[in-house]
Amino acid sequence: MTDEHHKILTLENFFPYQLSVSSNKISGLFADIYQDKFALSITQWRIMAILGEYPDISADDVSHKTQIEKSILSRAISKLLQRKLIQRVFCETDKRRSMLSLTATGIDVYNEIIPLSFQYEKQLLSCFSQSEKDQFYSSLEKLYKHSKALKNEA
Amino acid sequence: MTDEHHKILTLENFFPYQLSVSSNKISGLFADIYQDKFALSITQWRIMAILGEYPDISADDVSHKTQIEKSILSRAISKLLQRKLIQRVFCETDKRRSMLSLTATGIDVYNEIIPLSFQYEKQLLSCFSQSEKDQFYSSLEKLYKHSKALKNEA
DNA sequence: TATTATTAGTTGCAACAGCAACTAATGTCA
DNA sequence: TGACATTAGTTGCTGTTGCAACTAATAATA
Repeated sequence: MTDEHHKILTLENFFPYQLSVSSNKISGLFADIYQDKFALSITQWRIMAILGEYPDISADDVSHKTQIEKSILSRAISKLLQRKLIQRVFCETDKRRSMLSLTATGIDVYNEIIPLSFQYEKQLLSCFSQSEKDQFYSSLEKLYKHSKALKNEA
Repeated sequence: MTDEHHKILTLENFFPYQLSVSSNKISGLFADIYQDKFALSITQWRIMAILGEYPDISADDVSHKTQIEKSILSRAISKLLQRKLIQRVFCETDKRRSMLSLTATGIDVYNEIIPLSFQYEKQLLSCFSQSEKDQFYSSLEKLYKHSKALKNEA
């Protein structure tokens, strides 16, 4: 038996822990902003962001693009429909499918949130130099792909 | 009004989104491992990791060290007590306070999880070179401190 | 010492997450 | 065409999260 087995794990230095704590802190920051200013959850905001980017896509497409589980998506969409921030038109050719898009009100809200989101993102990243930022983005992407591969093989 | 206000937000390139998706994917990876092999949630495992590192600290100290909210902590501790993986001794001098520590069984489990955790961490980070890893760690720490500061001033 | 404040930990509650089972529509293929 | 499979979306259910209110113990202060 090697010393390896008697090592103590210093939680603060454990990479998945660090990443998760940092990410949760940042998510909380943005969640508060969206909640306080627009009464939107992060999930709801993500749906709106996707619909701003790709109008007239289906719930299923949103699910694929955002990795949001379909039941969660379904309930979030209901709320956005209730608040008339998005609208739904069922497909004529395929009645299961529906096309989602932002309403006029939804677009107004969207246009208000976008610059605010960019502003907070910028503020968040202001602790990085340009090269540090580029490096972080590229590492994060690499890490994501790698972890996805690990998940698939497990 | 500048063009800035009409920009579309590309969700995939939005930093907090990227970070959260990657982090959640990785958390899920580790959650599955701890769940499948030891029937422990990440929260429960974190508590055990902290108690392995700092024996005989109170629930409140665990809360400070791990950023786990105290009600969540309380419930996770109950379960660990039930399974006799940790033990609790109430302080004589201050009867509110208690000292938590791993039981013999808890230590056995701990000793089994530690090398496994290191192994999976290593595997996860194997997509990085040493310098890339160092850079990522340092950027992540910087980002965490910065976001903590932003959270406090908000 | 009596009153009030603070602290450690628990519990109530409402919202959310996510799996699995379901409905309804469409596709496939013998 | 008919049986079976697949797909889009919803809902049931069970467990988790996290705020707020609570209990009990201790500290602080008048």
